[in-house]
Amino acid sequence: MAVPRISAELAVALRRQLLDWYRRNRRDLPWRESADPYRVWLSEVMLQQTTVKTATPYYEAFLAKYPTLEALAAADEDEVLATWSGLGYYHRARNLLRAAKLVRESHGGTFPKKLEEALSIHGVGLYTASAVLSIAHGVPLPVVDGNVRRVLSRLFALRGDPWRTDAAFYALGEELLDRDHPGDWNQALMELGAVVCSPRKPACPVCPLRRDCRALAQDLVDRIPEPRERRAPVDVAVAAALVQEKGRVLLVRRAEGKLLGRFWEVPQTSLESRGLPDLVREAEERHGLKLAPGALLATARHAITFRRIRVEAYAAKLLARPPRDTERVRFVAPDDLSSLPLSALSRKALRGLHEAQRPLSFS
DNA sequence: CAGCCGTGGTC
DNA sequence: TGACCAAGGCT
Repeated sequence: MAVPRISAELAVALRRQLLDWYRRNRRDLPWRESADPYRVWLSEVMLQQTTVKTATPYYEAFLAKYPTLEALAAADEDEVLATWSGLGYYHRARNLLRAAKLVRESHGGTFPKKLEEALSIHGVGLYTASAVLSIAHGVPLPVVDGNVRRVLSRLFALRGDPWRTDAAFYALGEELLDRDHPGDWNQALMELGAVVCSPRKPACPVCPLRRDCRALAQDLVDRIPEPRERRAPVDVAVAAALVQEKGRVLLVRRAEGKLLGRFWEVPQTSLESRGLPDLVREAEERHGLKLAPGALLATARHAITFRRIRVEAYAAKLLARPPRDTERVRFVAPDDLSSLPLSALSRKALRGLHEAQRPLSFS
């Protein structure tokens, strides 16, 4: 791979142009109000594979509940997961809690300032470590995320296999990094990718780097970066049972596992099921519930990684008392749903209880 | 290292 | 409307 040759003059010009642009156009995002390492860290974890728009209200709520690392370190995992519910990638929340405890015990309560130590923290990889260290501590480390890959690959018209690896981009990022303002530089690069050099229909006419952009000069902007291979989506049918008792609804707890481990959910078939035909048997096998499904109350669409799920929510009755294990089976009042780790799929299914009288379909 | 993890915004 | 995608990390 030929790392593009970047003259010192070009590097200086790029830094000045982008930083000037950033200082005039940066969005007022809540995690930019403070350089508190804990807040920066939280924001970086929340923003992993998550848009600013989606993450923002969760960041506010999480910070209100756990304003300091000490507060988080003392928290209960289910509570943390409940606060994270709906945001997805829940290993992030688990790792964050574990990491907070570790930092409190072994790092004096502050996110470590050495890259090697930062990388030893659960859920902190090269991107997150470099982002926190550069933004909160001014450590001169470049970051490479989806935005940076897109911006740099367009700026230097980078195509082909070598540029499928992050290592190549980190090497390039090292050359370009503004070592006097690494935090601003890194955020500027990402901000540009988010609001100007976007995946589709980038705003090249207003881009501060347009004069030096090779993809623009070669009319390659819409072909760079090359789209990456994706796993083919799989269609899945899930049937869910809505069982009510005195205004409360029956929930069950999922087993340990990578997917929504130990999350609460409406009794529902597995992602390997055929839907309704498997509902009674699976509810019995997985939860010891004797269900009698009734009317279809609602349908919903949901997606989990590569699975496209069609959810059918049925009113259901219990033919026998459920197991008396409140750690696995509970009736929950509507007001208490927000205090539990509950998947978005179940939240969608539960909407069927309130919207059943009207159109049966929503997404 | 390729596969996996969740979800909602976007056009 | 559904396909694409998002400030990745872990195994």
